[in-house]
Amino acid sequence: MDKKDKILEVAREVFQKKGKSGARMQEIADKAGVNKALLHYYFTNKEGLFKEVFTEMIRKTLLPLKINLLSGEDLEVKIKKFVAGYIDIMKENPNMVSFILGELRMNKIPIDPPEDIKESLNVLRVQLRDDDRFKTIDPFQIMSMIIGSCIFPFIGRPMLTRLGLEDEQTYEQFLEDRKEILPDIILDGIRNR
Amino acid sequence: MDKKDKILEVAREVFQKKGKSGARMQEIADKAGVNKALLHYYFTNKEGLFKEVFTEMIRKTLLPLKINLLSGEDLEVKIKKFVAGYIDIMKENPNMVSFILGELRMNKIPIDPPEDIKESLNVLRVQLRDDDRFKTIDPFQIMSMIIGSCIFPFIGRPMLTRLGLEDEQTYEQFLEDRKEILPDIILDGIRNR
DNA sequence: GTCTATAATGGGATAGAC
DNA sequence: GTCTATCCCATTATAGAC
Repeated sequence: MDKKDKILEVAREVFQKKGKSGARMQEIADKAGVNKALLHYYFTNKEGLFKEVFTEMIRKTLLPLKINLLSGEDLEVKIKKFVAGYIDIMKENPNMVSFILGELRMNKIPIDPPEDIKESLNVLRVQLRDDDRFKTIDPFQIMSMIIGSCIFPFIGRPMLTRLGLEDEQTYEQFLEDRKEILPDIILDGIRNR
Repeated sequence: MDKKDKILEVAREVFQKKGKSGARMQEIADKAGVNKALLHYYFTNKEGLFKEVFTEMIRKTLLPLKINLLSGEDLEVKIKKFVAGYIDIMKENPNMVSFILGELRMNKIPIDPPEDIKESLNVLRVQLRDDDRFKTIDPFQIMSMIIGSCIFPFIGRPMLTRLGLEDEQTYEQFLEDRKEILPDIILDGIRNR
């Protein structure tokens, strides 16, 4: 593999684990099997390396939000697909969300206003209003519920572990179950009766 | 105010905003209006100061989980109270949860096994099983849903802001609404029909 | 207890050879 | 492009006066 890519790969991992200020250029260099100076050659400085990694991650986290939510698909199908898809994405990178949200809290990082996500919230609003199988509810509330519930098993894993979801096996099963249970509860929760 | 307490108060704030490795002893000293050396006098080193702040926060965040959830109160009442109470706690310290979860991810911090929270999960399990108004569902799934949904407006605030919940007023209203909407959806979601 | 002054070092950055 | 060697500043930590 290209050394530049190797550096990026390792940087992703180290930044995620230690945070921007906790990460060490030396550690990244070592784990990538290159010299520290090479990081500066490619990315100028720590800030540059961080930005590269970070924006890439934002893309990875927000993209699925867009593609799924922009569709005009039936609400039930949409939510089911979204939950399953989002959980799968995070399984690949369990620390990503915690990392992103943490850095957004610590540094004022400007990210481009996600116009299409705004749009998808509108689609959702209309769907909730017009589909009389469901109650008319603020889409922000629903979104926060869905996303919050999807990410908690990852950002709160240390907690869950201590509370009993200890072995990998059980945890994995928990996530798979969640893909079904979560949409079921939420959909039943907003259904008119 | 006692200088030691003042240091702790400021440290809490700075650690929360910048994270453990991003925080600067100098900044804490300045904002507390004392000399840097005094921090070492009281807390030996940065690690010591951090630990003091951190464990205090864990106590603050987990305590309400205990008192609310340990009660054998009716499920509906319990969940309503919990949501309202938890949101209120976090309003006082909006960055606390993000901070705690972030540090737990970055450093392997040993926190004492929360036996009583485990116990409360068991109470919940029994309640769900025996109360035939509700479906029998894994309490981990429900807990993760409730907590995830409660904390998302805080840890994900940068996102929500960009998506439209911009001014303080709207955000505040969103939180107040949430105290009602969240329990309603969740309870309806797990109700037998 | 609280400060001033200073030591010690970690860690980001760069010059320059190859 | 990649490395060695070195610089230098920011930051933690301590010695010692008051």
